[in-house]
Amino acid sequence: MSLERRTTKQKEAIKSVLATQEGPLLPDEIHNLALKDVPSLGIATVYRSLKTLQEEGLVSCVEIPGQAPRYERSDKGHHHHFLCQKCHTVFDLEKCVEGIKKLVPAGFQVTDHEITLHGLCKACA
Amino acid sequence: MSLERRTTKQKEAIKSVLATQEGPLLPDEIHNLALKDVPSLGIATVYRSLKTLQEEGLVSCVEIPGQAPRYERSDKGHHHHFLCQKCHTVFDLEKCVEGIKKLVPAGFQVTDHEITLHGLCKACA
DNA sequence: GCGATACTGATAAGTCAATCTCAATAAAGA
DNA sequence: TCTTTATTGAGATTGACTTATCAGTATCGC
Repeated sequence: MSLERRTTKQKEAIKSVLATQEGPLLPDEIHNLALKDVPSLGIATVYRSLKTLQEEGLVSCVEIPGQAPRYERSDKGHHHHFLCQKCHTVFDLEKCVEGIKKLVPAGFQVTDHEITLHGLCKACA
Repeated sequence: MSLERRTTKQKEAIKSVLATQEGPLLPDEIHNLALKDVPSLGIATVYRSLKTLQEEGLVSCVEIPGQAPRYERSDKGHHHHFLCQKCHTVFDLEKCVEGIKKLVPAGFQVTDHEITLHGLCKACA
């Protein structure tokens, strides 16, 4: 139970990584990148920080089917993702498509949707 | 290493469940439904059978973001899925949307895509 | 600077889906 | 029917990801 919330170089390093990167990252990737700022950073702190950052609404969880959860900053607005089958990097896609809600049968209520594309990124193609 | 392949009531029960059900099912759901036919059926056999049925091309794996893999028969053609947030049932959607490939930046190659809708199904709405 | 306490790091422990082990069972050809 | 061996069921085990533990550290108000 945190009654207050302190600023630490660990948490700042993690926020900095998420602010810099394009697409969503795995906890392990965040860990590796943040180690450049804080060499002593432990993986447990990454998980802890991601959890509090989510609670604060600064970070969102991105689930790619069949993959472990990734995390990205939550100020990017509605968008979808592309998973490169070769380098396994996840890219943000800017647009969305029309007519999503027309896919469901009558009587169904749609509150959200996710689109994941698979293929080869520019570098791997 | 199976050199031959035998017909068993367990495997038939599992195929029967998948033939009857609408949407994709969790291994545990398949297990529970198939228990009506074969009361002694073990969960390990469900996993084993699903694996061989996949190898035979009769069954496909469906990954809903953040959820364990589900399985459905693979003769249903291209379609997407709807997850009810209340009863956690997954429904098949018949149609697809246009313009999926236009979402990616230049140079990216799209080979596949998945769309998952979330909301309330007819019964829960 | 001081003190209270939130935070950290290392690692143990937990979670959960999926697989492995192995003795017992049951297909299917002879 | 007999024999071979693929298959099964129960439980133990794995493997990945995530959380809990706890003593040491560092933040921040006073």
